Amino acid sequence: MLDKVTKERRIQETLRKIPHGKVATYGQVADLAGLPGRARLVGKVLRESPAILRLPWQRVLRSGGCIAFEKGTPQADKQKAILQEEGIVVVNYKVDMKKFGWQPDLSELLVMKY
DNA sequence: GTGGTGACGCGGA
DNA sequence: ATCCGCGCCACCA
Repeated sequence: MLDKVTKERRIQETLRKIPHGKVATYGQVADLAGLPGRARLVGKVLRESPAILRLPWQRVLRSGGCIAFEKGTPQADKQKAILQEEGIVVVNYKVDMKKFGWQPDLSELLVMKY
């Protein structure tokens, strides 16, 4: 079984690969990190990782493309603002995953050989 | 050990 | 749309 630190590392590594101008979902990150069904863990890691790591937390959305934070909260508005600065269209705290959803290609995934 | 709580996800009513 | 239950699992009371 993977230890806590390894799971955390895999998730952080996956997060780093989300390209500018694209977004991913918690579940997608978990899957790519080799941790299917562990979307909640992604949120936990994102919440606890030190800012110094510069993880693209703003590019992670719930399935369906909506911002995880409650509408109107400073965190949700901040995330919306950053995403828009990155060229992503955010309508009512939601993003069109068909247009902005990250779809990693084989080469990107192969580099992640754990 | 039991139960509640999450930056979650999905299906059903 | 909204509410609920369940799966998931680390943490804490």
